[in-house]
Amino acid sequence: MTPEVAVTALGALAQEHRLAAFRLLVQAGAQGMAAGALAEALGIAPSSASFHLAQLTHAGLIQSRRESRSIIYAANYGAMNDLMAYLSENCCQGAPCTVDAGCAAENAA
Amino acid sequence: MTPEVAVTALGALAQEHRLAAFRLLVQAGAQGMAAGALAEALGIAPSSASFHLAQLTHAGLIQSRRESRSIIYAANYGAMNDLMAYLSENCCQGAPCTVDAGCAAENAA
DNA sequence: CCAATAATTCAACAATTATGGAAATATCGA
DNA sequence: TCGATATTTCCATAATTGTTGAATTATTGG
Repeated sequence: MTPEVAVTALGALAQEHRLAAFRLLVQAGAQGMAAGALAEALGIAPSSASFHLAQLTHAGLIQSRRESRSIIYAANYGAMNDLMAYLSENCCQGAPCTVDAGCAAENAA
Repeated sequence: MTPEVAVTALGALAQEHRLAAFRLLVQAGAQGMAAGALAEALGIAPSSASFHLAQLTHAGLIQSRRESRSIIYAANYGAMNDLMAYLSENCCQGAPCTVDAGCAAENAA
């Protein structure tokens, strides 16, 4: 992952509504959520939701599919995984930035 | 960590020069780097560097100390660790977002 | 105390981002 | 086909962010 891509992904998550949307989509799993349901859950206008979902999509963090009249969004776990790996490699160098406590213990051994 | 804090941290890293600065500081370790050295390494004006370093400081990702005429910045690994943990818990739920491949294998067992 | 060095703060401006209403597009059921 | 539903695109506007030069603050050595 290039720094440019990382910046785009970080920027996509660096906004109240987008972070909340992404969290909802992670919880929703592969089933995903419709744009309208997301807008309502976030308490924002449909056009605003569309704007934010486009940003997340552009960053590769989510995907969409049409299902009848709805457009269903779903989290792209792979992209998030890549971002986490990038941050771990480039921003935690030589530091105990292991996420899993159990792993940290194992790594220390 | 609250979503607000996470958004602030993500936003602090979501900018070309700030992400680069943070990476440099992670590499520099506890010794840190002077503001001027960072500005030169990033190729930006001292006032711009000051602006970005203030953002990173406000987000808690870096710390500063005065050393004679210089102000030395250093990465705050704990804050980064907290951010990684937040993302792992809230944005990777049920997905294989483990950062360490060795850990992932261990976790699967 | 004064000149030099290092950094920040301030001010002005450019650029980007966020917002919601209105119009346009796509799909469905009758 | 038509009306209803779901969403996006467009537009105007507000708010935030990023940039730099100039002025200000802090520190040191002589």
